Amino acid sequence: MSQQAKKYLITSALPYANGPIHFGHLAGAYLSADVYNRHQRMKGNETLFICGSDEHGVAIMLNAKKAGEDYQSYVNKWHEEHKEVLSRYGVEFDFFGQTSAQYHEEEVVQWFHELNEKGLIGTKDGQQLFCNDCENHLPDRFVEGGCYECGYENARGDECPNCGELIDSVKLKDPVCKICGSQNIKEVTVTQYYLLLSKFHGEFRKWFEQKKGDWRKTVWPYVDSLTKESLHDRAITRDLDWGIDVPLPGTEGKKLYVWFDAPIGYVSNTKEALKQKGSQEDYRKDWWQNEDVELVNFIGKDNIIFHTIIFPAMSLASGMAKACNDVPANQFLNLEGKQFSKSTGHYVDSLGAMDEFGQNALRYYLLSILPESTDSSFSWEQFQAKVNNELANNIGNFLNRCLKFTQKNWPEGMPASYYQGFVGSEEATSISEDIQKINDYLDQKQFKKGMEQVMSLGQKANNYFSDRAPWALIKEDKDKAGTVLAHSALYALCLGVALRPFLPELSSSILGHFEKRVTPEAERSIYKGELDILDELFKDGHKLEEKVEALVPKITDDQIKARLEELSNLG
RNA sequence: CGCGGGAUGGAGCAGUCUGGUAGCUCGUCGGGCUCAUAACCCGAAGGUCGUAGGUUCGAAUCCUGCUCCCGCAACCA
Repeated sequence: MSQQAKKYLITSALPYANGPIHFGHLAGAYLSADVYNRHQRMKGNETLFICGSDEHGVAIMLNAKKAGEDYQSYVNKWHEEHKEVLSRYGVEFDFFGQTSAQYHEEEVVQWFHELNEKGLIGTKDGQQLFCNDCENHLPDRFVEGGCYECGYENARGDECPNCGELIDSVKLKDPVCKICGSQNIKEVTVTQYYLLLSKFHGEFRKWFEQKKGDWRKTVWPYVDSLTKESLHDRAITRDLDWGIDVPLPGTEGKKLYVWFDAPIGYVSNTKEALKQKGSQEDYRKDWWQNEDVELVNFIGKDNIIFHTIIFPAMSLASGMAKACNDVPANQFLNLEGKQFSKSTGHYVDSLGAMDEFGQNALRYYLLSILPESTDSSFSWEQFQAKVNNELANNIGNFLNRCLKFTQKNWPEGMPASYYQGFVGSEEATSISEDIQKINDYLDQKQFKKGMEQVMSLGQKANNYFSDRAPWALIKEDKDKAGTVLAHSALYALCLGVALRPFLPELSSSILGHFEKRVTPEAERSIYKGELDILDELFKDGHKLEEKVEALVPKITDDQIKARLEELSNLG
């Protein structure tokens, strides 16, 4: 009990309510956050794990229209699906909210006023294209036209794919509206509100420079190079009819830009989470403004700017929240070497995969290929190999061989004496050291290494069993063989506890064999590597449950073949 | 010359900050065992670290040029 319980506020990137969550998203921002959250809880720390749907923005408006649905039903539909996918992958949020909710708007409006009062919001005029036919203001990405540099005909509004020129969309030749295809487009002068980050540069750097060496190398140098000289003011309003109204008089038709309101969703969802729990805590004073809280935002590499520059600056400048402690951004996960793409069919339905393979297999493989420092790739063949050889053969089979051997030879249960002598043994010491290593890796947010360390625990368990050869020993000395089996069972128990944050289902299955014996308190001790408690737990021996089933079913060649064919047919 | 990250045995990755003859998992090959989900244990083969130079007694690790991939690039999210 050397360490005092600490508070952790953990967030995962808000999934955009405009499409399915695939393996890339899961590996990018959700699974590692979930492991981290479970880890901190096991250590006895207090955590809040917050997420929710991000439901504003032009892309959602367009797709809702395309689907013939009103905006709210459209985002609600995706919200429900995201909730289901994440829950079935075992990502256990304290709260999963929506940015279209009233409680969110109230929070965002407060932030806007606060920033405005501090002089960090101002207006600027700019030129923008407007489509007379569909009556939309056209952001750069929603216009195409001729490149004024190279003459290429299908230049995008932000960049010419032919010559690479960064395009100023109002200068495009013969612009076409990408929303309705019309060429009836005019240029209009629009006034937008800006977040005057340039005023905040000094303060920002003072905060940011402390993070050097602490943040991942894919994050800090990038942000450093972007913010060394200055911060850019950002437009935070748009002329749209979906979003949060700009809370100032004379701004009819203007909404807050989705990226202004989205990160505040972490805060508003915390507020709602505490309210629904009936907590006495104040979401600001006890969490978001509490410097003793460790705030960690899990995201993918495409979101770095918003989480490391804009939102921290908004938080610090307004005083509404503390800035993040860490942003462990992951790289991208591809599928068989190519990016996931729903439209081309190079894609795997997350729920369908879960139906077929289950949480243990999918979480295990996805965690073992987390793109922590470089892009990585989901491969069906490797999925099969890793799950069968590492999960099923190494861990699953270890449990199986212990259980079956025990049941066959000690159907009445094992006496307490068999369990003694484990605490303090060479094996127990080694397990304890491994558990410490796993803890260290997780504290450092090195999830892949943590997972590998757990696996090596499984291999050591098999080594222990093979070296003692209880199947031979039992012919000469049944008590000695029994001791080996009892100690193997304790090995399994420790393994089950160590797996807890990674594979909660498998962990529960393993610990289920020791039901009632392993209290939550006992589990927490073991999780810290304090194994002395095992003597107490087994002081009156133990009898196994009747039924022993394979914990981890194998994945067949046919299943993999079908999956690969599905990809090559569509892709 | 926009910015950042990546390129390591058949596959997937670690090692690069703090330079000293390359490590892990899977796969492959050989042997052992038989309690177990044809599982488990032991051993072996296989790479000179994208490419061209430079610094150094010595570089995957530091520096420079180049190639390819990914992300970002200030009104997509």
